[in-house]
Amino acid sequence: MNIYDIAAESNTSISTVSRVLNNKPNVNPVVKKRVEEVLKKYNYKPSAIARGMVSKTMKSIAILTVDVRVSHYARTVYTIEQEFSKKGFNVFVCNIKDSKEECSKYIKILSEKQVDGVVLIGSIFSELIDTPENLRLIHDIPVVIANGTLPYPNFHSIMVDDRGAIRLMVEYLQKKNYQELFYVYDRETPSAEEKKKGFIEALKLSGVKNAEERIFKCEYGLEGGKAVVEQILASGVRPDALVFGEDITAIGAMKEWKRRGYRIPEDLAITGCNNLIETEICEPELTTLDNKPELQGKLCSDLLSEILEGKTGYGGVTINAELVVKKST
Amino acid sequence: MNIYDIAAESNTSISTVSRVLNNKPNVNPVVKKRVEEVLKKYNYKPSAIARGMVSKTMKSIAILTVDVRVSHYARTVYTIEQEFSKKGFNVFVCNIKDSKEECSKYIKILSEKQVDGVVLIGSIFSELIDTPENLRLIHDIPVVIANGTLPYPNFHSIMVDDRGAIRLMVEYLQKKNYQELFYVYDRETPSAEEKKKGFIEALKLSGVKNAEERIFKCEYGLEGGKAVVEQILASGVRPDALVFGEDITAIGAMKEWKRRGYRIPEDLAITGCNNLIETEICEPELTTLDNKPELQGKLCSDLLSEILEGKTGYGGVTINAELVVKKST
DNA sequence: CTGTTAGCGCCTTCAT
DNA sequence: ATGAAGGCGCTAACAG
Repeated sequence: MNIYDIAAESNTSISTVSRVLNNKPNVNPVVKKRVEEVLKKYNYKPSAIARGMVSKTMKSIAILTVDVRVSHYARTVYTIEQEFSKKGFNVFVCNIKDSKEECSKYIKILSEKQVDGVVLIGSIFSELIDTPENLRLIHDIPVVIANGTLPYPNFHSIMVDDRGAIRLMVEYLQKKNYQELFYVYDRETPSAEEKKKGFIEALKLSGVKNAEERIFKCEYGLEGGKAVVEQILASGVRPDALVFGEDITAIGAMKEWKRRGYRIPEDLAITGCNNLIETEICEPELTTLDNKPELQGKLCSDLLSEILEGKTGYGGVTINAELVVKKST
Repeated sequence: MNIYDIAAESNTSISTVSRVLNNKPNVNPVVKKRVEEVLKKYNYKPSAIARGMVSKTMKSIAILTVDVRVSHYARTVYTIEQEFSKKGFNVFVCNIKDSKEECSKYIKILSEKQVDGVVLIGSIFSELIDTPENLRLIHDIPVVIANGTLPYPNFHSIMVDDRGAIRLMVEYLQKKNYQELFYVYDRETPSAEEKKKGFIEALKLSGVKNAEERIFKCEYGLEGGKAVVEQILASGVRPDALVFGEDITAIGAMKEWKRRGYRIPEDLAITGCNNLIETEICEPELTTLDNKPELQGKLCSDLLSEILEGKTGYGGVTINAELVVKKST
């Protein structure tokens, strides 16, 4: 059932049908009504593909994320999807998993599908997507990166001040009189790198000399956090506060310290980052940083929307994380 | 840059260009090479929309879920997306949030975009989607429901035996000699209803008479779980085991019981459902049921794929949850 | 092996 | 207010 069939059945032309379909003016009310009845009778539904052929858009965008199962990515994805849904867009969600090949595969197919825009969630994408081939394929599609930057005309960013966030945390701990601060990171993303820098900066600012040495690396996750405890103890240092780059890893470590008889925060303070629900479940509840994934999503949506609407002069926004003090410090 | 431009530039016809584009036989290697060079030179990229116009498919599917931020939905979504990505499909993710209007809005636009298939994640969808209008719009699109059924020819199901899951839990608790079992539910979805039935059935089977009265209702979430404790105590009953329909709610309740001085599991056993990571973080770790969201996703993908490939005779599969005993029982 | 032609379903001038 | 005709970019059938 296409527009021709409807036109025939209504004794009119496809132009007129098209007009009533799109609520355009200059159509006789009587004819309009007749057409609408036929439309209903045959349960006509316009083909978005055919429309897309003419309009050059399917009203869809794509979100590329590392893994939507990660809570804060899911929260950002959710917000963006809801925002664009309001505007009549649908959202492709793509899980890239750190792989450059996957990323290129998706970019190719999405560019052929002519998505109206792309949102990259996760600082890692500033590395994953930066190949000549990818850039050529999407040079005419606006891209918004959440927490990353790339110097191409169609790329725009919403930044999160990860460095400042950790600095905030360090300053808070120092104010509470913790002296022996150490940092534990797991991932190697640009964002994680920024956090590490923030830690070092903050220590240096307060006169600590060997800041770069006060850093441990472990695997991501509960198990990674548990494992790093042994590593810390073996190294001989005696921290009174551990700053983690991720909540989950911090929680893993906390469990292990407790298992070994340490009291948190009396013997050792621990802090995380992301303000996951898990930080309210562990005991003691984890002091953490809220980097506002929903706000990230909202700002990414707004930015991309403005670009799509042809607006100009949107400036870079930076999100500042918020310190959330709970019971582990 | 379209296929005509490429043909002109390569001194051949669009048919030949189309042939090399699609790796079809019967094209002179010399010509093929020439065309490929032009393709590369102009960085040609075929229009999936135009192709879709002919083939009637954009190679995309849609997942409708209540809220992708909910961990087990995210896990199912992830699996489906990865499976379909392998086959060259892209996946629209739609957050419906319990709203019939939202659901209809999405169904309309997705049907116009001619998605190849739809996956409904969450038992609530057997209610949300069941309107004449929706059914008319997608009567020609295969639908797979995760954990729900609907008696329409294009609807297919992957079921989870929620009832059996809770029965399993009750039997386990009884075997451990818990006597005073009570059930706490929060949601009112068909799935939650099944769980409740499972609880009642199991109790009746073991000779408990007033099974239907051993049930409490609360709000979803940590706070809901905390709040129900007061309610239980006020009611005068004295449970020695509480079976919850959701992990998060169980964890909230556990925190509150502990706050009031109860020891878990010595004074009271508590169990959840979903095997979230949170069940490993709370203390004591929560005994729960694993209803295998990834497996759900895989089976939904397989089923939908088979339908799309025109296979027939796929039978209904049912997933049995697995008891995961931890420390709270 | 190659090229011509006719759609796919819709929107959009441009006449009338 | 209405209709005819062209075009969006591609595939497929058919003829050479």
